[in-house]
Amino acid sequence: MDGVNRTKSGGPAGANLFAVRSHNTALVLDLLRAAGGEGISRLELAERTGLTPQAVSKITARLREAGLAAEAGRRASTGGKPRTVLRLVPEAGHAVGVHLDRDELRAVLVDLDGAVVGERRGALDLGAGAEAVLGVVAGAVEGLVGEVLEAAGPGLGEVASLLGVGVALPGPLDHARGVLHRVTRFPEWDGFPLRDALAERLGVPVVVDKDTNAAALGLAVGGEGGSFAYLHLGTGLGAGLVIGGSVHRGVRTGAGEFGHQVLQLDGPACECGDRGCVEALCLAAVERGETEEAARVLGVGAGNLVALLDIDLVLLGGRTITAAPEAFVAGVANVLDARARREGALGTPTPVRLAPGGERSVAEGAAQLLLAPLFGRPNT
Amino acid sequence: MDGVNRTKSGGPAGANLFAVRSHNTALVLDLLRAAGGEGISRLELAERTGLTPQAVSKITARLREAGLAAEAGRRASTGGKPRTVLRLVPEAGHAVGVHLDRDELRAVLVDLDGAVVGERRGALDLGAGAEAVLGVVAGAVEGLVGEVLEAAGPGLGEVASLLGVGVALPGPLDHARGVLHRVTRFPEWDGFPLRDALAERLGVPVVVDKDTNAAALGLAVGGEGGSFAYLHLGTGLGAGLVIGGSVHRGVRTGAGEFGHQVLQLDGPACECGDRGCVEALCLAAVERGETEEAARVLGVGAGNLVALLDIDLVLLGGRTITAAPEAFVAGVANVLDARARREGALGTPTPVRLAPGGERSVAEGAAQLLLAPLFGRPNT
DNA sequence: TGCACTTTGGCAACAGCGTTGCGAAAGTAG
DNA sequence: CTACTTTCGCAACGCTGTTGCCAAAGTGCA
Repeated sequence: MDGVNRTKSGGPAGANLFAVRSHNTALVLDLLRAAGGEGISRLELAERTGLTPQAVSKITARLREAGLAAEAGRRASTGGKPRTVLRLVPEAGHAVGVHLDRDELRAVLVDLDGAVVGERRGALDLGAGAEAVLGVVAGAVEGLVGEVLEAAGPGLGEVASLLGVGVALPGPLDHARGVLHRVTRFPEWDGFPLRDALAERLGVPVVVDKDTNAAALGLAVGGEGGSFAYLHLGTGLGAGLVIGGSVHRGVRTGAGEFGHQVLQLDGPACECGDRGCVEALCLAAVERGETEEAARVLGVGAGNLVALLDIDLVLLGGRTITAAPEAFVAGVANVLDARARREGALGTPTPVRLAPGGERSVAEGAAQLLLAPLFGRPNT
Repeated sequence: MDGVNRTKSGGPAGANLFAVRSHNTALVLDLLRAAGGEGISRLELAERTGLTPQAVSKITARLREAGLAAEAGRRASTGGKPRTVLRLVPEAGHAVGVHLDRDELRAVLVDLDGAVVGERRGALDLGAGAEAVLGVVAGAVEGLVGEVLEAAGPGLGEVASLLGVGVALPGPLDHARGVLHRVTRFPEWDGFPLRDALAERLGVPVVVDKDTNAAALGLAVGGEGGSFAYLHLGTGLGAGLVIGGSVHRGVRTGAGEFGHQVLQLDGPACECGDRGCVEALCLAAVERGETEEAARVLGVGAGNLVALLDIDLVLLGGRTITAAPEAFVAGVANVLDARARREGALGTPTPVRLAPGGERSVAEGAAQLLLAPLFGRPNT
């Protein structure tokens, strides 16, 4: 029920037949994507969606006609006609994901399956100003798309299968309008309309989001459970929240400000101006070489979050984590287990795991900003 | 898109025409309810839903035939035929809301508009055991319904307009299964299937929920914004979270455990077994008579929550708050304002207000557990 | 008073969604 | 080879919101 019949006030929208078709098509596409290379049969799709087999047949027929799905062999018979297996056609759609960090740019080209089919890396100076950075980003994207999809020159709008470009970067920003607010330590970016500027330059849709949100989206699409928190501990500490399968951004895209959660009333000063923030406490412990204490502090912060939202899973990532993954996972799990024990009957401890995926995961998640809406996970 | 085509696995469900009708009908009903006594015209409904005027006409015709809506005068003409005003027929449906507290029972009978049309209060001893309490609750409900709706004897299933009974009580519980987990200080309730036991006894649907969630639902239906937190400070400290118009309960109905958020690492012991919980700090300050400090502590906890979820509004309630409302509102607002100032450009401070509604608000919210689904706000 | 115009809202025909009834296709089992 | 099972598409159908059209009910001006 999304993407149609938008009301003027942005309120809840009425549903019509077009909405039904969009909804069900996205549902089927998402199941096809989740099935991956193995594929999935029509009857299985019917069971998982609650639709009748005939409805699934009609929907998949449309998808095949559009080139988004194809038959891929058949399963073993169970005493009758064997089921025909359907799979997504990955090369029917592509998206670019760009990860802008303080000193580095990474761009990936992914197909509908989310598989990376091209990558570029380069140095970057966020302090060089908007125009310069814009040029570097546009160049990287055009180069990447031209190389892999054999697009001729500029004007990426010509490349039919290219859905758009997702850009992920640190710091607060307005996801809905695509405007940067305050890139850490670079005040000259304040208020820059990155989305519109880049979209005009490239001629394709652009979506921007916080790096932690992009990473969380990538994990959600990648199959992680319904509600989880991704905690990223690198040069700073942030979080991406996924509630019920979709990224929670809040009204002003400010959600996920995990690092400046106060954990020690009137504690040591943090660079944000407050005192006793979990980021300050945690990073100070890391600096002192006390990994165990850092993990414990992170665990207490995570415990507060888990108790408040009752989420299913905590995933840890970021450079500082990957430097001592076992210690952090164990330390955080300890705190959560203790909390669960105290709660008695309710006490199934929330599992803690290392976030899968390597250094490219933010860029891949950024690409999902364009792909995910196809599969019924709108960006709102 | 709710209430139909449930999949076996509980996964996302496909949409059919029945789902479309349910969705749109609920949307229209909700707008009629929100319009209150003033009513709303068909064309306004069409604008707000994004549906065509003709679709709204058909939907409202069905509602009028079912007795849920009626015409109520007309607006002034703007140069043509004047608009006919429609309104909800409040007496077409009723629900009972029961608030069980440690030592008191309060039951209200409300109509579709949420207006209280009957009330009962009585002493209660939660420690008297399940059977005894069940009898008191059942008696109160039957008495209340019999008195106001003139139902003859037991068997409330006969009362056509009675949608069911909502029960709100403190302590952790499983909302989905209607089972209590651990009512504070009364271990004998552990695992008691309150919902099913009461539903069988009364012969009408029963829904149970935490008291803070019921209060938050009441506020959400009562017109408070899209995403807010209701913080309740009484004998304990808890929260009800509303995200995007619906109550967030989490998978195990554990969300809203605000009180045992750790705010002071290795701080004073809390009765929960942890150290430095905001509840312990806040209540200790209250006990010392330091209202200002209690408000500041509460504000820091609220600040953590606001930053994490980027919500629109914080509402305060509960006996301790109402004892010094201005001090608490101002104290919490101070902390949130300071945080907003530090964030610079993003800095629109999250408003803090006293939760409207009096001592009956939990009971009224409990009744909304039955009414809200009619208006497209399913209980997850 | 009468006529033109605007606006509301119902009737009827329609397009398109998933559903149902049914039969062809494609296997297994004996 | 026959009987049976299972998959899956065609055709008819019911129901949704949509569109085209017109009656109803006002205002405004001559």
